[in-house]
Amino acid sequence: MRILKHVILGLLNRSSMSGYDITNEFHTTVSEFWTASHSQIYPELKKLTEEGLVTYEIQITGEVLEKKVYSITPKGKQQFINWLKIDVPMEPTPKSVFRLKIFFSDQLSPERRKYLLNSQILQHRQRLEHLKANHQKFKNPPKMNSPELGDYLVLEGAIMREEMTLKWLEKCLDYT
Amino acid sequence: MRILKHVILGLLNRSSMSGYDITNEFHTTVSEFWTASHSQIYPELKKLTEEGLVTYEIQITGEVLEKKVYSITPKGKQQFINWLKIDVPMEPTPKSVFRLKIFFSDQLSPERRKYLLNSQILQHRQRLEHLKANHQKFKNPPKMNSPELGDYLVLEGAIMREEMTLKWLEKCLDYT
DNA sequence: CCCAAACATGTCAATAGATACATGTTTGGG
DNA sequence: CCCAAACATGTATCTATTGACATGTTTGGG
Repeated sequence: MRILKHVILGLLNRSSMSGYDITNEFHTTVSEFWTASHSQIYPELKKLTEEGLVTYEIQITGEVLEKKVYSITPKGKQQFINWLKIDVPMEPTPKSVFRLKIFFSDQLSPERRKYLLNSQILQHRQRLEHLKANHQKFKNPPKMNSPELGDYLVLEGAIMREEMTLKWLEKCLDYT
Repeated sequence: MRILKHVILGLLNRSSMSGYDITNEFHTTVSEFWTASHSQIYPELKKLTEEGLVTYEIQITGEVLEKKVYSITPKGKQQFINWLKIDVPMEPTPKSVFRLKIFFSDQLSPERRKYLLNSQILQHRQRLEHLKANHQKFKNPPKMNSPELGDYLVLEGAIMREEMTLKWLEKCLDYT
Protein backbone atom coordinates (compact mmCIF):
# COMPACT_ATOMS: atom_id res chain seq x y z
CA MET A 1 0.00 0.00 0.00
CA ARG A 2 3.08 2.24 -0.11
CA ILE A 3 2.53 3.61 3.39
CA LEU A 4 6.10 4.88 3.63
CA LYS A 5 5.54 6.85 0.44
CA HIS A 6 2.59 8.64 1.97
CA VAL A 7 4.28 9.36 5.29
CA ILE A 8 7.11 11.03 3.40
CA LEU A 9 4.74 12.93 1.14
CA GLY A 10 2.79 14.06 4.20
CA LEU A 11 5.91 15.34 5.93
CA LEU A 12 7.13 17.15 2.81
CA ASN A 13 3.67 18.60 2.40
CA ARG A 14 4.14 20.23 5.79
CA SER A 15 7.56 21.58 4.90
CA SER A 16 10.59 20.85 2.74
CA MET A 17 13.32 18.85 4.42
CA SER A 18 16.20 16.46 3.86
CA GLY A 19 16.26 12.68 4.18
CA TYR A 20 18.08 13.17 7.44
CA ASP A 21 15.33 15.41 8.76
CA ILE A 22 12.71 12.89 7.68
CA THR A 23 14.62 10.18 9.51
CA ASN A 24 14.52 12.36 12.62
CA GLU A 25 10.77 12.71 12.31
CA PHE A 26 10.59 8.92 12.32
CA HIS A 27 12.56 8.94 15.55
CA THR A 28 10.15 11.35 17.20
CA THR A 29 6.59 12.24 16.14
CA VAL A 30 6.10 9.58 13.47
CA SER A 31 7.32 6.82 15.79
CA GLU A 32 3.90 6.82 17.48
CA PHE A 33 2.32 5.23 14.41
CA TRP A 34 5.01 4.13 11.93
CA THR A 35 8.62 2.97 11.83
CA ALA A 36 11.29 3.12 9.14
CA SER A 37 15.02 3.58 9.14
CA HIS A 38 17.20 5.65 6.84
CA SER A 39 17.95 2.54 4.76
CA GLN A 40 14.32 2.55 3.70
CA ILE A 41 13.91 6.29 3.52
CA TYR A 42 16.74 7.18 1.11
CA PRO A 43 15.76 4.65 -1.56
CA GLU A 44 12.12 5.71 -1.23
CA LEU A 45 13.08 9.36 -1.77
CA LYS A 46 14.97 8.31 -4.88
CA LYS A 47 11.91 6.48 -6.14
CA LEU A 48 9.57 9.38 -5.38
CA THR A 49 11.92 11.69 -7.28
CA GLU A 50 11.83 9.38 -10.31
CA GLU A 51 8.04 9.34 -10.09
CA GLY A 52 7.97 13.14 -10.11
CA LEU A 53 6.23 13.37 -6.75
CA VAL A 54 9.10 15.19 -5.05
CA THR A 55 12.07 17.27 -6.19
CA TYR A 56 15.21 18.31 -4.40
CA GLU A 57 17.78 21.02 -4.45
CA ILE A 58 21.25 20.70 -3.03
CA GLN A 59 22.31 22.92 -0.17
CA ILE A 60 25.90 23.16 0.99
CA THR A 61 26.52 23.06 4.72
CA GLY A 62 29.96 24.32 5.74
CA GLU A 63 32.57 23.85 3.03
CA VAL A 64 31.56 20.78 1.06
CA LEU A 65 28.82 18.79 2.83
CA GLU A 66 25.93 18.33 0.45
CA LYS A 67 22.38 18.23 1.73
CA LYS A 68 19.44 17.34 -0.48
CA VAL A 69 16.43 19.36 0.52
CA TYR A 70 13.30 17.69 -0.81
CA SER A 71 10.03 19.41 -1.67
CA ILE A 72 6.70 17.96 -2.69
CA THR A 73 5.50 18.65 -6.25
CA PRO A 74 1.88 19.52 -7.16
CA LYS A 75 1.50 15.97 -8.48
CA GLY A 76 2.82 14.63 -5.17
CA LYS A 77 0.48 16.81 -3.16
CA GLN A 78 -2.47 15.71 -5.21
CA GLN A 79 -1.66 12.02 -4.74
CA PHE A 80 -1.17 12.56 -1.02
CA ILE A 81 -4.49 14.32 -0.51
CA ASN A 82 -6.34 11.72 -2.56
CA TRP A 83 -4.80 8.96 -0.50
CA LEU A 84 -5.60 10.75 2.75
CA LYS A 85 -9.27 11.03 1.83
CA ILE A 86 -9.76 7.32 1.22
CA ASP A 87 -11.79 5.49 3.83
CA VAL A 88 -9.60 2.54 4.79
CA PRO A 89 -11.11 -0.58 6.33
CA MET A 90 -10.22 -1.14 9.97
CA GLU A 91 -6.72 -2.57 10.26
CA PRO A 92 -6.08 -6.07 11.54
CA THR A 93 -5.12 -6.19 15.21
CA PRO A 94 -1.53 -5.08 15.60
CA LYS A 95 1.05 -7.78 16.08
CA SER A 96 2.43 -8.20 19.56
CA VAL A 97 5.16 -10.61 20.58
CA PHE A 98 4.42 -10.05 24.25
CA ARG A 99 0.76 -10.93 23.89
CA LEU A 100 1.89 -14.05 22.10
CA LYS A 101 4.02 -14.94 25.11
CA ILE A 102 1.09 -14.38 27.43
CA PHE A 103 -1.08 -16.55 25.19
CA PHE A 104 1.28 -19.47 25.83
CA SER A 105 2.26 -18.44 29.35
CA ASP A 106 0.83 -21.55 30.99
CA GLN A 107 4.12 -23.09 29.87
CA LEU A 108 6.06 -20.75 32.17
CA SER A 109 6.52 -20.97 35.92
CA PRO A 110 4.52 -18.32 37.84
CA GLU A 111 7.83 -16.76 38.90
CA ARG A 112 9.03 -16.39 35.34
CA ARG A 113 5.67 -15.03 34.23
CA LYS A 114 5.78 -12.44 37.01
CA TYR A 115 9.31 -11.50 36.05
CA LEU A 116 8.45 -10.97 32.38
CA LEU A 117 5.33 -8.98 33.24
CA ASN A 118 7.19 -6.71 35.65
CA SER A 119 9.88 -6.09 33.07
CA GLN A 120 7.25 -4.94 30.59
CA ILE A 121 5.51 -2.80 33.19
CA LEU A 122 8.69 -0.93 34.00
CA GLN A 123 9.42 -0.21 30.36
CA HIS A 124 5.89 0.91 29.54
CA ARG A 125 5.84 3.18 32.60
CA GLN A 126 8.92 4.90 31.28
CA ARG A 127 7.41 5.31 27.85
CA LEU A 128 4.24 6.74 29.40
CA GLU A 129 6.22 9.26 31.45
CA HIS A 130 8.06 10.33 28.33
CA LEU A 131 4.80 10.78 26.44
CA LYS A 132 3.27 12.77 29.29
CA ALA A 133 6.29 15.07 29.32
CA ASN A 134 5.73 15.73 25.62
CA HIS A 135 2.07 16.33 26.30
CA GLN A 136 2.82 19.13 28.75
CA LYS A 137 4.52 21.07 26.00
CA PHE A 138 1.04 21.75 24.67
CA LYS A 139 -0.45 24.21 27.12
CA ASN A 140 -3.88 23.88 25.58
CA PRO A 141 -5.14 21.80 22.64
CA PRO A 142 -3.98 23.31 19.33
CA LYS A 143 -6.66 24.95 17.29
CA MET A 144 -8.62 23.15 14.60
CA ASN A 145 -7.01 22.65 11.21
CA SER A 146 -3.50 23.33 12.48
CA PRO A 147 -0.89 20.64 11.82
CA GLU A 148 -0.22 20.65 15.57
CA LEU A 149 -3.67 19.20 16.18
CA GLY A 150 -2.58 16.01 14.40
CA ASP A 151 0.51 15.76 16.59
CA TYR A 152 -1.64 16.39 19.65
CA LEU A 153 -4.29 13.79 18.84
CA VAL A 154 -1.71 11.15 18.02
CA LEU A 155 0.08 11.91 21.28
CA GLU A 156 -3.14 11.62 23.26
CA GLY A 157 -3.79 8.31 21.51
CA ALA A 158 -0.32 7.08 22.43
CA ILE A 159 -0.87 8.00 26.08
CA MET A 160 -4.21 6.22 26.13
CA ARG A 161 -2.63 3.16 24.57
CA GLU A 162 0.16 3.04 27.13
CA GLU A 163 -2.26 3.49 30.01
CA MET A 164 -4.41 0.67 28.66
CA THR A 165 -1.38 -1.56 28.18
CA LEU A 166 -0.26 -0.96 31.76
CA LYS A 167 -3.72 -1.79 33.08
CA TRP A 168 -3.72 -5.00 31.07
CA LEU A 169 -0.24 -6.02 32.24
CA GLU A 170 -1.27 -5.42 35.84
CA LYS A 171 -4.41 -7.47 35.34
CA CYS A 172 -2.25 -10.28 33.98
CA LEU A 173 -0.10 -10.02 37.10
CA ASP A 174 -3.21 -10.44 39.25
CA TYR A 175 -3.88 -13.78 37.60
CA THR A 176 -0.35 -14.99 38.29
CA MET B 1 13.19 -13.27 15.12
CA ARG B 2 11.22 -16.13 13.58
CA ILE B 3 8.00 -15.23 15.35
CA LEU B 4 5.88 -17.38 13.05
CA LYS B 5 8.08 -20.36 13.91
CA HIS B 6 7.32 -19.91 17.60
CA VAL B 7 3.60 -19.38 17.13
CA ILE B 8 3.42 -22.67 15.25
CA LEU B 9 5.58 -24.48 17.80
CA GLY B 10 3.37 -23.11 20.57
CA LEU B 11 0.20 -24.32 18.90
CA LEU B 12 1.67 -27.77 18.19
CA ASN B 13 2.88 -27.88 21.78
CA ARG B 14 -0.76 -27.60 22.83
CA SER B 15 -1.88 -30.31 20.44
CA SER B 16 -1.03 -31.92 17.14
CA MET B 17 -2.79 -30.49 14.12
CA SER B 18 -2.62 -29.91 10.37
CA GLY B 19 -1.52 -26.82 8.49
CA TYR B 20 -5.15 -26.17 7.77
CA ASP B 21 -5.98 -26.29 11.48
CA ILE B 22 -3.10 -23.93 12.21
CA THR B 23 -4.41 -21.56 9.57
CA ASN B 24 -7.77 -21.65 11.32
CA GLU B 25 -6.15 -20.74 14.63
CA PHE B 26 -4.70 -17.72 12.86
CA HIS B 27 -8.20 -16.79 11.80
CA THR B 28 -9.50 -16.98 15.36
CA THR B 29 -7.49 -16.95 18.62
CA VAL B 30 -4.09 -16.05 17.19
CA SER B 31 -5.52 -13.13 15.20
CA GLU B 32 -5.57 -11.06 18.41
CA PHE B 33 -1.77 -10.83 18.39
CA TRP B 34 -0.36 -12.17 15.09
CA THR B 35 -1.30 -12.58 11.46
CA ALA B 36 -0.19 -15.05 8.81
CA SER B 37 -1.86 -16.74 5.88
CA HIS B 38 -1.54 -20.29 4.65
CA SER B 39 1.02 -19.16 2.06
CA GLN B 40 3.39 -18.45 4.94
CA ILE B 41 2.33 -21.35 7.15
CA TYR B 42 2.89 -24.25 4.76
CA PRO B 43 6.46 -23.27 3.82
CA GLU B 44 7.25 -22.65 7.49
CA LEU B 45 5.98 -26.14 8.43
CA LYS B 46 8.23 -27.57 5.73
CA LYS B 47 11.19 -25.69 7.15
CA LEU B 48 10.42 -26.74 10.72
CA THR B 49 10.23 -30.35 9.55
CA GLU B 50 13.65 -30.06 7.91
CA GLU B 51 15.00 -28.58 11.13
CA GLY B 52 13.66 -31.53 13.10
CA LEU B 53 11.43 -29.37 15.29
CA VAL B 54 8.19 -30.95 14.11
CA THR B 55 7.18 -34.22 12.43
CA TYR B 56 4.04 -35.23 10.62
CA GLU B 57 2.03 -38.29 9.80
CA ILE B 58 -0.43 -38.53 6.97
CA GLN B 59 -4.08 -39.17 7.69
CA ILE B 60 -6.59 -40.01 5.00
CA THR B 61 -9.93 -38.24 5.06
CA GLY B 62 -12.65 -39.92 2.98
CA GLU B 63 -11.24 -41.89 0.07
CA VAL B 64 -8.01 -40.17 -0.97
CA LEU B 65 -7.66 -36.72 0.65
CA GLU B 66 -4.35 -36.57 2.45
CA LYS B 67 -3.97 -34.55 5.62
CA LYS B 68 -0.59 -33.95 7.29
CA VAL B 69 -0.96 -33.97 11.04
CA TYR B 70 2.02 -32.23 12.59
CA SER B 71 3.44 -32.87 16.06
CA ILE B 72 6.17 -31.06 17.97
CA THR B 73 9.40 -32.99 18.67
CA PRO B 74 11.29 -32.86 22.00
CA LYS B 75 13.85 -30.61 20.30
CA GLY B 76 11.04 -28.35 19.10
CA LYS B 77 9.47 -28.20 22.54
CA GLN B 78 12.80 -27.32 24.10
CA GLN B 79 13.42 -24.48 21.65
CA PHE B 80 9.91 -23.18 22.19
CA ILE B 81 10.17 -23.10 25.98
CA ASN B 82 13.60 -21.45 25.83
CA TRP B 83 12.25 -18.78 23.53
CA LEU B 84 9.19 -18.24 25.71
CA LYS B 85 11.33 -17.62 28.79
CA ILE B 86 13.40 -14.84 27.20
CA ASP B 87 12.68 -11.33 28.46
CA VAL B 88 12.06 -9.33 25.30
CA PRO B 89 12.50 -5.54 25.27
CA MET B 90 9.30 -3.56 24.88
CA GLU B 91 8.17 -3.54 21.28
CA PRO B 92 8.10 -0.37 19.20
CA THR B 93 4.66 1.23 19.02
CA PRO B 94 2.49 -0.75 16.63
CA LYS B 95 2.03 0.68 13.17
CA SER B 96 -1.30 2.25 12.42
CA VAL B 97 -2.39 3.67 9.09
CA PHE B 98 -5.38 5.34 10.66
CA ARG B 99 -3.31 7.19 13.24
CA LEU B 100 -1.13 8.31 10.37
CA LYS B 101 -4.20 9.76 8.66
CA ILE B 102 -5.19 11.56 11.85
CA PHE B 103 -1.65 12.92 12.13
CA PHE B 104 -2.10 14.65 8.79
CA SER B 105 -5.83 15.27 9.14
CA ASP B 106 -5.51 19.05 9.06
CA GLN B 107 -5.33 18.50 5.30
CA LEU B 108 -8.90 17.15 5.30
CA SER B 109 -12.16 19.04 5.47
CA PRO B 110 -13.93 18.67 8.84
CA GLU B 111 -16.72 16.79 7.05
CA ARG B 112 -14.32 14.25 5.58
CA ARG B 113 -12.53 13.85 8.90
CA LYS B 114 -15.85 13.18 10.63
CA TYR B 115 -16.79 10.68 7.98
CA LEU B 116 -13.53 8.74 8.30
CA LEU B 117 -13.73 8.75 12.09
CA ASN B 118 -17.31 7.52 12.12
CA SER B 119 -16.44 4.75 9.71
CA GLN B 120 -13.70 3.55 12.05
CA ILE B 121 -15.95 3.83 15.08
CA LEU B 122 -18.60 1.62 13.49
CA GLN B 123 -16.09 -1.04 12.57
CA HIS B 124 -14.37 -1.04 15.96
CA ARG B 125 -17.74 -1.27 17.72
CA GLN B 126 -18.49 -4.39 15.75
CA ARG B 127 -15.14 -5.90 16.60
CA LEU B 128 -15.71 -5.08 20.26
CA GLU B 129 -19.12 -6.74 20.26
CA HIS B 130 -17.64 -9.81 18.69
CA LEU B 131 -14.89 -9.95 21.30
CA LYS B 132 -17.38 -9.51 24.12
CA ALA B 133 -19.46 -12.37 22.75
CA ASN B 134 -16.37 -14.56 22.87
CA HIS B 135 -15.70 -13.38 26.39
CA GLN B 136 -19.06 -14.58 27.60
CA LYS B 137 -18.13 -18.12 26.64
CA PHE B 138 -15.87 -18.08 29.68
CA LYS B 139 -18.26 -18.24 32.63
CA ASN B 140 -15.43 -17.51 35.06
CA PRO B 141 -11.71 -16.93 34.55
CA PRO B 142 -9.93 -20.19 33.70
CA LYS B 143 -7.76 -21.60 36.45
CA MET B 144 -4.05 -20.84 36.68
CA ASN B 145 -1.66 -22.72 34.45
CA SER B 146 -4.38 -23.87 32.06
CA PRO B 147 -3.91 -23.03 28.38
CA GLU B 148 -7.34 -21.37 28.53
CA LEU B 149 -5.93 -18.69 30.84
CA GLY B 150 -3.70 -17.51 27.97
CA ASP B 151 -6.71 -17.31 25.65
CA TYR B 152 -8.65 -15.46 28.32
CA LEU B 153 -5.96 -12.89 29.10
CA VAL B 154 -5.35 -12.17 25.42
CA LEU B 155 -9.09 -11.75 24.92
CA GLU B 156 -9.36 -9.35 27.84
CA GLY B 157 -6.42 -7.44 26.38
CA ALA B 158 -8.13 -7.25 23.02
CA ILE B 159 -11.32 -5.92 24.62
CA MET B 160 -9.37 -3.29 26.55
CA ARG B 161 -7.59 -2.27 23.36
CA GLU B 162 -10.82 -1.88 21.41
CA GLU B 163 -12.44 0.12 24.22
CA MET B 164 -9.42 2.39 24.33
CA THR B 165 -9.43 2.80 20.56
CA LEU B 166 -13.10 3.75 20.58
CA LYS B 167 -12.53 6.32 23.33
CA TRP B 168 -9.69 7.81 21.32
CA LEU B 169 -11.69 7.93 18.10
CA GLU B 170 -14.54 9.66 19.94
CA LYS B 171 -12.12 12.14 21.44
CA CYS B 172 -10.82 12.88 17.94
CA LEU B 173 -14.40 13.48 16.84
CA ASP B 174 -14.82 16.03 19.63
CA TYR B 175 -11.96 18.03 18.20
CA THR B 176 -13.52 18.06 14.74
C1' DC C 1 -28.09 -35.92 -7.01
C1' DC C 2 -26.08 -31.52 -7.50
C1' DC C 3 -23.64 -27.75 -5.99
C1' DA C 4 -21.61 -24.58 -2.83
C1' DA C 5 -18.96 -24.22 1.14
C1' DA C 6 -15.58 -26.07 3.65
C1' DC C 7 -11.56 -29.00 3.70
C1' DA C 8 -6.78 -29.47 2.27
C1' DT C 9 -2.03 -28.23 0.42
C1' DG C 10 0.97 -26.05 -2.01
C1' DT C 11 3.99 -22.32 -5.22
C1' DC C 12 5.39 -17.79 -7.12
C1' DA C 13 6.40 -13.03 -7.56
C1' DA C 14 6.58 -8.66 -5.66
C1' DT C 15 6.96 -5.61 -1.90
C1' DA C 16 8.35 -4.36 2.69
C1' DG C 17 11.37 -4.36 6.41
C1' DA C 18 15.54 -5.18 9.39
C1' DT C 19 20.40 -5.14 9.98
C1' DA C 20 24.82 -4.50 8.67
C1' DC C 21 28.14 -2.38 5.75
C1' DA C 22 30.21 1.90 3.99
C1' DT C 23 31.86 6.68 3.99
C1' DG C 24 32.61 11.16 4.97
C1' DT C 25 31.78 16.35 7.19
C1' DT C 26 30.61 19.76 10.68
C1' DT C 27 29.93 21.68 15.13
C1' DG C 28 30.58 22.76 19.77
C1' DG C 29 32.39 21.89 24.29
C1' DG C 30 36.36 20.90 27.12
C1' DC D 1 42.91 22.28 19.04
C1' DC D 2 41.00 17.84 19.57
C1' DC D 3 37.47 14.68 19.69
C1' DA D 4 32.89 12.99 20.19
C1' DA D 5 28.37 13.63 18.81
C1' DA D 6 25.58 15.01 15.44
C1' DC D 7 25.03 15.78 10.54
C1' DA D 8 24.53 13.60 6.06
C1' DT D 9 23.78 9.92 2.39
C1' DG D 10 23.91 5.93 0.57
C1' DT D 11 24.15 0.25 -0.64
C1' DA D 12 23.67 -4.81 0.12
C1' DT D 13 21.71 -8.81 1.94
C1' DC D 14 18.48 -11.42 4.12
C1' DT D 15 14.01 -12.27 6.00
C1' DA D 16 9.07 -11.44 6.29
C1' DT D 17 4.81 -10.60 4.32
C1' DT D 18 1.14 -10.10 0.90
C1' DG D 19 -1.68 -11.51 -2.84
C1' DA D 20 -2.31 -14.14 -6.67
C1' DC D 21 -2.04 -18.48 -8.87
C1' DA D 22 -2.92 -23.43 -8.77
C1' DT D 23 -5.32 -27.76 -7.77
C1' DG D 24 -8.11 -31.05 -6.00
C1' DT D 25 -11.57 -33.61 -2.31
C1' DT D 26 -15.34 -34.01 0.98
C1' DT D 27 -19.56 -32.91 3.19
C1' DG D 28 -24.11 -31.53 3.91
C1' DG D 29 -28.27 -29.12 2.62
C1' DG D 30 -31.81 -28.31 -0.81
